[in-house]
Amino acid sequence: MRLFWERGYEGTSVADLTQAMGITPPSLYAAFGSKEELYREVMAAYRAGPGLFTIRALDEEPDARAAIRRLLRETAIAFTDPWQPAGCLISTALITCAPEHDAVAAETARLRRDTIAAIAACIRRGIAAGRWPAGTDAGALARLYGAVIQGMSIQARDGAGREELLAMVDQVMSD
Amino acid sequence: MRLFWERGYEGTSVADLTQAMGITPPSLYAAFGSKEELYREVMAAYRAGPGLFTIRALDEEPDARAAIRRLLRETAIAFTDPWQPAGCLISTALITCAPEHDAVAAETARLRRDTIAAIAACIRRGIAAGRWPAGTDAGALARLYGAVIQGMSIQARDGAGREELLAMVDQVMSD
DNA sequence: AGAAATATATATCGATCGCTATGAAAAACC
DNA sequence: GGTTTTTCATAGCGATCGATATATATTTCT
Repeated sequence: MRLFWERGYEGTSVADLTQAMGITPPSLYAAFGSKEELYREVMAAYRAGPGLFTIRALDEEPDARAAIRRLLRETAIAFTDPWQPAGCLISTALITCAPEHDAVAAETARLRRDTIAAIAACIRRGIAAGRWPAGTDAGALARLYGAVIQGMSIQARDGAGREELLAMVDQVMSD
Repeated sequence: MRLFWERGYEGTSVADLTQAMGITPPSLYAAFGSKEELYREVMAAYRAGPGLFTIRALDEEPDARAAIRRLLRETAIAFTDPWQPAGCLISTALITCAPEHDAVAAETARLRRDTIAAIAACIRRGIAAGRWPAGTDAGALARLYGAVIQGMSIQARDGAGREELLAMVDQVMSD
């Protein structure tokens, strides 16, 4: 996971993976089938581990508006965690790639769309509770918050610090 | 340019490039030196061509707030232009890569930071003109608009349409 | 203990990677 | 017109890509 996170799918070779795991290629293929299948398992493990805070923020917070604020703030903190690679394994993965990786790229894109859909559902909940004005475009607002998360992933990788990302979140949550 | 734009740096091979150009590898290397140097020239050509609207929006518009609005709206339109690859050649390029490409990745990251710095300069101009409240955090606001651009590049590649991106822009420019 | 099953390493597969040495064809110059 | 220079394609460089066939240990079970 660390290697794919740090170097991306195309930037990580099977030799890198086997060396980091301390195993040989036949063991990797016996356990995971292929590099692509391993990557899919890594994405699932990321969602269940380092990326779990996303779903938790949206689901656990009773107030929808507080859920969005918590989501964005925890994202800023997670993406600049010095104990992890910068940014997000999924948000900024496989955006452009060779045609032979289109299938796994489509899967990654689907996970990004799912996250935006989950944000939209949270916002619709908030609209129903009067936390946003009736008539608010939940889909468009969800896309905006999704873009902030994706932008934070890029900027964290480009060297932005935690306080800078948190200040950005304050700007979009100021209203 | 089209190939790098569509498939990214690591996803485009020299064989892809020579075939698309209708030349042979020695000609490419005589003209550009290496794949990496060609990529740098492509980034410069992109900034002077398809990406020129960015600088123009920030420089030509007298009112700073109108400049930002124009920048984001034209970005949404450009990133969903059916005559071009979706998204931005630079915004979402080389965010993760193999260590041997760190140098060109750093150059790409620098261009992204430069764009955010240009947005910040525009906002500071707007603050001085009273278009934003005094005490506005220009850097943080510029990061936010930069994140919206980067997020639009990702979402455009993930299949988002022009109207969806424009609706997102309306959300962030609503205040 | 001995046999069957599992697991791991060695060595490599064909294909492709970025890149270039060599030689032939075309253009420019005297 | 003949010579020099430039241009470009054929062919292939060593290295690495993702993925395996074969063979050797190591368990597991009776």
